[in-house]
Formats: sequence, structure tokens, C-alpha cells
Amino acid sequence: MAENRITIKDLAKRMNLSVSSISRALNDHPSIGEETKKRVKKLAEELGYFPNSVASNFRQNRTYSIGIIAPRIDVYFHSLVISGIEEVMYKSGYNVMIYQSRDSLEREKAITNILQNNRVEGIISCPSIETTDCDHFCKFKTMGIPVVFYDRIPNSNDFSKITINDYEAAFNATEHLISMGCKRISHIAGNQNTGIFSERLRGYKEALEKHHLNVDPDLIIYTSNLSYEDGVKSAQKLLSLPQQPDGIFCANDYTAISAMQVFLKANYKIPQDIAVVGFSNYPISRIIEPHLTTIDDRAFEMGKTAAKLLLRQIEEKNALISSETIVLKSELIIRDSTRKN
Amino acid sequence: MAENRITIKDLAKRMNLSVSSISRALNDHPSIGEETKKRVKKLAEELGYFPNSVASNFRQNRTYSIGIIAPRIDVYFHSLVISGIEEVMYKSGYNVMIYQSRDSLEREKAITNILQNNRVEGIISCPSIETTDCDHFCKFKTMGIPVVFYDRIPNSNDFSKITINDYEAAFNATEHLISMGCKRISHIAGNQNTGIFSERLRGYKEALEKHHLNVDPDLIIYTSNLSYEDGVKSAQKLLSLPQQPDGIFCANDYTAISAMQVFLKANYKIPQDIAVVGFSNYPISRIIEPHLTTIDDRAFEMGKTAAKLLLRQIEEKNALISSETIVLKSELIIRDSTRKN
DNA sequence: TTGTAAGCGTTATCAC
DNA sequence: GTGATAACGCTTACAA
Repeated sequence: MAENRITIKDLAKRMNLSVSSISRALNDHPSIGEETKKRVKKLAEELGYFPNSVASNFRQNRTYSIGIIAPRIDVYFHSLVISGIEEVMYKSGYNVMIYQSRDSLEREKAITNILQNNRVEGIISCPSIETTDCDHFCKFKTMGIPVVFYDRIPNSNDFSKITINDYEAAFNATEHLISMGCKRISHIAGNQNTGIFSERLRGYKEALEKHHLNVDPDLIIYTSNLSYEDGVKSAQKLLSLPQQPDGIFCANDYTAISAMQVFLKANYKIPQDIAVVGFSNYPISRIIEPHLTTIDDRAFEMGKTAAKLLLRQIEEKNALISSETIVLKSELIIRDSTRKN
Repeated sequence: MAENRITIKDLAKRMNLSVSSISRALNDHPSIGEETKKRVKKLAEELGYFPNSVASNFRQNRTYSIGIIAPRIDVYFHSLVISGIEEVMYKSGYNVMIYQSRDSLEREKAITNILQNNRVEGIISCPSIETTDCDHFCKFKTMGIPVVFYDRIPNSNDFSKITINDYEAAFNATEHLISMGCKRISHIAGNQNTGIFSERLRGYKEALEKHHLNVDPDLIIYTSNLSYEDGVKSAQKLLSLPQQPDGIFCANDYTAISAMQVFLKANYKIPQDIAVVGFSNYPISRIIEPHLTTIDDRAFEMGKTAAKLLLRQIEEKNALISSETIVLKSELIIRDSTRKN
């Protein structure tokens, strides 16, 4: 165990300088002569000195660390958001500590305590499905530690939030189906306790209303997870109706794809007999046949935006942290699953 | 800014006790009376005290943090590995700091320095595509900081590694195609500078040899990325051969899927005319039609195993760190793309 | 331009 | 059982 723990003290002794001079030399403090700086750095190099960020940060009462709490890392959407966060934080010299709540409120609470004890300077989180109030995040607010929520954002106005224009996206997607000639449009909906999914339902409904189309409750299928299997079941329900829809707007891509497959197997033509729109623009949507029309949810951008907002709030710490909401504009990506020409 | 920075000093003053007693009480040190402990904890609670892990860790010369360096987070395989690592580390009370090399050697080197300065206690990494030697990881070895590599593992014997049995998996996959009656089997290969991909090619070749089938260089298509587009191009090349293959073993799922689509469009029947095997068991493989036979690469397990190995090495720090290689057994998952009955 | 010394919050050592 | 004190490695007034 070649313990290689050279400290500035060691450098100081070797050079007959004080530790403060060494510290200043290494940090390019203006009051140190160029000559001395060079010599100090050279010796540091030779002895294999490397700074102890932990000690330095501790002294300065900083950590240059932020925490992410996501339900899971291995969901493509979250992995993209995290990637965006890492990208921005890396360039700004911050460390990113990562935690999965696995959709457990209890675990989420425990993680907030860990982050508090570890003195992270900010937090980016998509709350767990079980999270109804954000009391366990309030401590950060009162300590001046900024928190930014994304995706599943709480109702509270106390925190900053990044989201996309779910309502508008759903509205546009539904209008797109209408413009393709669809008259009986179904919606496969997500958990209505989650804001983004109720917004998508609302957008769907209001687009129908705007175009004087009947909002038929039989055509709205509620699912809990929006899993692939949920999509299969939903499509089967639609197939068993006395009159089938001629268009489906799905709250995510997985259900859209499984619905497409169910209808294809039942010898429906897509998009001629039934047009399908998904949500998220997962990679699979441009691989599956027919290619799926969907909405790009700007996940990577969301991560970058969240990170930049958080950094700004960390830097402005002396000012009172004001909560801010940023809405990213999603994009309808039209592909063969709705292209009727 | 309601600064809520209660320290054990504050508790000590309030209770007319020494800081050491407070520290001991909070840490359930045996030499403190139950009564005192209770009173200290109660006051701590009341004043909203929470421990400063940074200070505590600093004092103890520990960080309870490990670093991950992955090429990217938003590749499903890596996100699964990271998820597995987080799962194990969380349960063991370690923080996970995450970094993306984005396949840049320069960035990877910079990250190793950051991790060194931040005194992580261990590192798990999948080296960048540009990484040919691991010199920049040697400093950890000499400092007694364990490093575990996964997926793209270096040749060096100085580090611990987790991998799957790529050779065997490829061998079995190819034999599976042979057992289904395939005689002209193609391989869509990955970058041969990467060990896992050259192993997959080797497994393919040796399976053919074992069964006295000709290894036809025309049937081996080398790609750089194994991207979806690479798969399309590779399949087109195969289509243009005077004699087409009747089976393809692909080094990943994306190329397998695009190859399937190319052959389907050319009116080949899968698996009757041509059987296809992928590699990785990405979720899309059981969604795409026909469902893709593939090899599960145990990504989540790989993360958990890497984390457990790392923890063991951290805990054993006083002993000399011995490098260890763990090979996980992959699993051939047979689906309709090869099921000829 | 350089040095002295205090201190960040905690724990470990020794003493009582 | 409890207390005093030093120390972890570094930064930063303040002094010189």
C-alpha cells in the first residue's frame, strides 16, 4: 500500500515556505511571485501531490455536488435527463450524485436526508409515484438549497419545475389525427393522479371539442402503468367495441406500439383503417413498422435545462431563491403511422 | 435565508455537556448513559440538528463515495448496469458519483483526476472506445483504491473485471442456428478492437468449424458502431450476394432488427428463409415482430456484481488488493425469429 | 510577497 | 461516564 498522501504541509517543509504560500501558489493567488508558483507546482508534480478537494470544500463550506433523485435510472426517459444533467454539471465542475427512489416514498425521504447530510448544493428530482406532498423537500427550501423538479412535478409553487407543454402537445397530436380524417379517436391514458397524464387527457378532450367531435368515454382507456401489456389490453378493449376507433392517441410509445400490433394482427391497416400517435419519441418509434408518429419530449434538453436553472440558483444563493417554472416545447414528429397520403 | 446550521457545539452549549459527549451520544457510543443519549437526541430533534457527513467523513478520512465512469448514461445497457450499482451501493450506505466519458479518452482522464481529488473509495468503469491502455487508472491501484471494469475490459491483469461469457454465448447462438438447420450463417460483427466483439466473432467461427461448416468471409460483415443503420447496410450487402445466408448471428439487437426488416421487405420469411439472432436482450427484442431470439447480457446483474466486488475490495483495504475477474453467464433466449417449427 | 494562526464540524485519544 | 484537546487538509484574515 504505497500511501501517496502528500499534503501542502509536506510541500511547505520541503520548500521552506509556509503552508499558506503553498496554498496560494497552487491556487494562482496574485500575491505570489511567478517564480515561486512555478517552483511550487514543479515540486508538487514531482512528489505526486494532488489536492484534497474534500478538505478544501469542507473549509469553504461547499461541496460542488448536486443530487439527483429519479424513480429509476434504467428508464430511457430518465437516463436521457440524467445524461443532460451530467453534461452541464461536468462542464461547471460539479459532481452528480445519483439515487433511485424506485417509486418508493419512504426511500425518497431517506434519500433526501442523505443528501442533506452530505451537503449537496442542489437537487434535481422526479418524485416517486407515491409522492403526493413534497414536505420532505421543504427543508432544502428553508436552508437555501435549490430544488428543481422535472416530469412529475408537484402542485406546490414553492419549487422550481421543468416540464413540457403536455396539454398543447396532446392537443396538437389529436388535431393532427383529426386533420388526417379521423372521426372516432381513442385515447390510451396514463395514471390520472400524475399531472402530465391528466394534461394529456385534457389536451385530447379539448381538441375533440374544438372540432365538435363527441368525447366518447368508451374510447378513453385508463391504464395504471402505460406498459406494453397495458397497451395490448387497451387495444383489445377497443377491438371489442361495437364500433372501433379510426385513430388512437396514446400517452406513451409503448402502448402505441402494442396497440398497433394488436390492430395489425386483427387485419387493420395502419394508418388507413386506424392511425396511431404515441408520446415520447423513444428510439423504437422510428424502428417499428410502420414508423410511429409521436411527440418528442425533449428529455435530454430537460436535463440540461434543469441543470442550468439549478446552477443559476446555486450561484445566486445570497438572493432569495425564487421558484421558477420552465416549459419546454415538445415537437410532433409525423411518421407513417398517421401519414394517410 | 433561515440558516439552520446547528452543530454539535450548539447542542453541547445548550446541554452543558462537552462536544465529545454529544458526538458519542448521537453515535450510540456505549460509554454514554441511556438517559443522556435520549436527552441529547431529543434536543437534536427539536433544534433540527442533522449531522454533517462531510465533516465526519473528512475527520475519518473516508468519503463513502464511489465513482462510475461510463461512456454514456443513455445507452440502455449502461443505464441498467448503473441501476444495479446504485441498488447495491445505496443499501451499503455509499454515494454514487456519475460521469460520462462520452467515449473521449481525454475526458476519461480528466474524470479520473476529479475522482482522485474527491477521494472516492472505489471506481467502476467501462472504458471509452478510445482507451487503449489504462495508465490513467494505475494511480488508483497504487493508492489502494480498487477499480472494477465492466463490458469493455482492458487486457491488463492489474484490475478487476466483470464480463459475460461472450465467446460461449456466441458459440451457443451459432450452434442454435445450426440446430435449426441453417447452413450458411452470417455474422454482423462489431468493432474488432473491442474484446467483447472479437470474442463474439471467435465464438461464431468456432461453432461453424465444430460443425464442419465453411467460414465464408463474404458472410462476415464488419461494422464500426453496430448501429441500426449499420445493420441496414450489412443486410443489404448480404442481399446482394450471389447466394444469401439462411441465418444471421448479429453482435447486437439493433443490427439484428434492422437486418430482419431489410429481409422482410425483400420478401424473405423469418425464420423459414432466414433465421436471426441478436445480442443483448433489449426490450425491443420482444416487441418487434417476429420476436427476436437473443442473448441476455445480464446488465443489471453485472452492475450489482461489480458493486459487490468493489465493496469487498474497499472493505479489505488493508489487505493487498488482488484483481479478480468475474464472468457472468449469459442466457440464450429463443423466440420466433429462429423457431422454425 | 510571505508568514501566523484560526477555524470549518467532527471524532479519537487521553485523562479524570 | 464525561471532558479537554488535538487533529483531519485546507483557506483566509490579519500581520509583518
